[in-house]
Amino acid sequence: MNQEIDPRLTPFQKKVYEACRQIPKGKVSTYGSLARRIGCGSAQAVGQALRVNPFAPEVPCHRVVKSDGSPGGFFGHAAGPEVLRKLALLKSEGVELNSRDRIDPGYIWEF
DNA sequence: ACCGTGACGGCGA
DNA sequence: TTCGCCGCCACGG
Repeated sequence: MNQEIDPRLTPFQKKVYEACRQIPKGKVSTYGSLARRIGCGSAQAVGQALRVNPFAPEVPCHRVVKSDGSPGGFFGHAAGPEVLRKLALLKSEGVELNSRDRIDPGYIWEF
């Protein structure tokens, strides 16, 4: 949790992790929403920060999904077994996928 | 300083 | 609805 002692963390990453931390259990947010929250014009850039999140699942980056409801990646992987673990984590928190492997909009938490 | 890359997003076809 | 293209921007080589 002591992010300030790690000089490898950029100020941008700290902002992302800080905002991400506020997403409550049982809810999710999106890369784009998170980006706007911290005043960044690129959801992709947020993804890049979460991609190397050293504080998972303390910083709940598994609660950040794509705007179309598809899961997004996890632990550096855009697809594959890592993503399955992301889904398992979400499920354990009460977030389920619909019949088309999308997360229902109702789970999205607004800052 | 330049350039390719990527856990994204929106829009048109 | 799905697919491709392009714009986005932080980072590392």
